[in-house]
Amino acid sequence: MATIKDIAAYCNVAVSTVSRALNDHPDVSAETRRKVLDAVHSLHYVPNNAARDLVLPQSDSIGLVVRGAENPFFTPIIRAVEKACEDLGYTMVLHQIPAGGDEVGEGARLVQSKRLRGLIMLGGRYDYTSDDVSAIGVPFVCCTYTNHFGDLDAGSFSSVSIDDKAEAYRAVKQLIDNGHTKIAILLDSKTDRSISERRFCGYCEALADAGISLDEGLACETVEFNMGAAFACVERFIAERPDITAIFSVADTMAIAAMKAIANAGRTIPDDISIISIDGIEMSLYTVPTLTTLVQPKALIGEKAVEILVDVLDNGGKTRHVRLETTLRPGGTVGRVHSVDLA
Amino acid sequence: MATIKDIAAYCNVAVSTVSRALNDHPDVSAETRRKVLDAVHSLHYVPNNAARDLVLPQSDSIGLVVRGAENPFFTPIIRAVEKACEDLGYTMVLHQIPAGGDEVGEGARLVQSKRLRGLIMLGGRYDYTSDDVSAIGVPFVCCTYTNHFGDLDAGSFSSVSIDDKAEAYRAVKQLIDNGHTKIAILLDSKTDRSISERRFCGYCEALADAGISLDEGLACETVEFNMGAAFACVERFIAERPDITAIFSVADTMAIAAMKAIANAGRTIPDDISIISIDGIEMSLYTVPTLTTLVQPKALIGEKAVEILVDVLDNGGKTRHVRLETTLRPGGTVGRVHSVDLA
DNA sequence: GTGAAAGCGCTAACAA
DNA sequence: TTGTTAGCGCTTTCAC
Repeated sequence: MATIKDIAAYCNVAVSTVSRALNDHPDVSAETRRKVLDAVHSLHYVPNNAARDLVLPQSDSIGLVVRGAENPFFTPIIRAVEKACEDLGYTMVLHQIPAGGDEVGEGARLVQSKRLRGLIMLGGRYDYTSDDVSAIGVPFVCCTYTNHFGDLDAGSFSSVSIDDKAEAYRAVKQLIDNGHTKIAILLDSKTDRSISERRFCGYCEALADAGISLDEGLACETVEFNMGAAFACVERFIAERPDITAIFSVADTMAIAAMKAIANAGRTIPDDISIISIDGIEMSLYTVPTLTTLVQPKALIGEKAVEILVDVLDNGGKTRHVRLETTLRPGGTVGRVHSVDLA
Repeated sequence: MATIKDIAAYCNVAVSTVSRALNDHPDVSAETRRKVLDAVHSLHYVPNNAARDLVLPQSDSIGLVVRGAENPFFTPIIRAVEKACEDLGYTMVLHQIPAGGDEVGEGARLVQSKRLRGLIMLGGRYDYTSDDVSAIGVPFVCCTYTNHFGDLDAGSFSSVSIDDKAEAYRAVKQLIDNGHTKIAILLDSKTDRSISERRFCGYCEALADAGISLDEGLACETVEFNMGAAFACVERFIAERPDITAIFSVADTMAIAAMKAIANAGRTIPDDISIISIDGIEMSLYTVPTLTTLVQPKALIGEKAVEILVDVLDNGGKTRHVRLETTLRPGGTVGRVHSVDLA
């Protein structure tokens, strides 16, 4: 395995010259640089990261902990983060953990063992305490979530996400504007101190503003945040509550599972039941009918997270909390409510 | 940040003693070991991986290069690989590259820069030459594909995959058994020297065995292996070839896009057009109707890949080529052909 | 059972 | 512009 020593010998220069040539230092003659680069090529030299990390005061690695990586919503964000890291000269270290996992603990471990300079967490909890995050020890960004239910000082971390409550409000408003009043909400749990609770809040407010009184029985709680649970819940739910005319789902994956349950029950979308959700995953373009959803700017979310982190790291920039907006993508799953009985 | 030097000083022992204690060497007194472990705790010492990797002849890392990571088919395999690595005392280093990327080149680079002991490639090409892979330099496993179109010596690498041709045959046979004769195939390219070409082969053989003559115009080639391309192709295709009664898709993702195109065209599944594919991604359970597909044992594929690699690495085991079988999951997308004209 | 010392590959002073 | 050299933190001979 070739090292810079081999390159140096091959070119009859010193290792430091090779190092400089390789790291784009200005004080290297064009000819020397060319010689070195040639040697790199013909000797199949690849830098040893371990050695570089060892000597450098700090690594150039950023950790990305993904909680619940089976959610296809995260895939484009992960790719955007990897690309943004690369563009800014950083290396992304990815770690996937289960949906209910301890992203903070795992993140802290990762930071230490891999000497990470910063951490991005995707899909985490909304209720960190200062104690929780004290172990992390490097700047971090909460990606797709905030600390609404926690007690973190805003200056101690960054976040990039949509405004959960406002966007949920907007989604439900779409249904209301189409005449719906019996609107169910499909979520993990109304009181998960996290994404679902936050969006439930927007749901409630939209109903209240429209003068529709809240019916607690209209919350279809899946407990687990996955398609299987959503399917089973909705299947049961629509049998129990045949009066609903619309569903707001907090995620596309769950909405798609719901659509299946609705179809199985012999009901039609959107004629019998309308459905709207938030996310805009690729698959939601291919449901029949196309899912009406509030599309999150996934690539932008990933890019922003890296941008903020790198700014904090490289320029001592201030932590920031960025709220991005979704784009309503009209599909075919929301229709006007049918007047059931005009007697 | 504490180093073993700090620990050594704190305990009044040499760094070598600390190293031994930390690495469970036998020749350390129980008392010294305890002292060291205590110091580790109170000084919050965490080993520096870079330094360890640098000095050790080999790391305990296995690389996983995923080509086309946006395909949800890979997600469960990636998770299985990560888990299997962890269980066997290895660390997985993941690297995602675009669908058309150079997995061998990237893999080789990864091996060197991260000092990987072995490599698993997911979703690669089927036509490696010995020259291509010579740069890798460590044992590797082709995961979900083989070297059918290449010239690699079977003993020089391992592979875990399904039998593409046989499974494609089986899928098409399902359609034939239901009376279909005008069967289209949805694929990347008939001659991609890779997965599509291999499955196209099984398609042809199934038709031939059933006495159905091959109609080259029945191949719907998407060029790109993604949902958008599949949708556009099928949309065009079914307008041009209204005579087809069934489609065999080489992947679930493309099948789902096809279903959308068919629905848009006002045709019904399976009454007008039947569809079957290979993969069994989670989403295929939630299409309407449920996609009939040959489910690949995704977790097993990932586990096997790691198992073989670690056996080669740790026990000098022989390279192996494992062919796993799919499971037919009957859905609602395959029906008996309708007699169009019995005149 | 323990210590001293060499060296893994690399970068960054410091010299020239 | 280039070379010499010290060390980053760790493991591992080789002595004792």
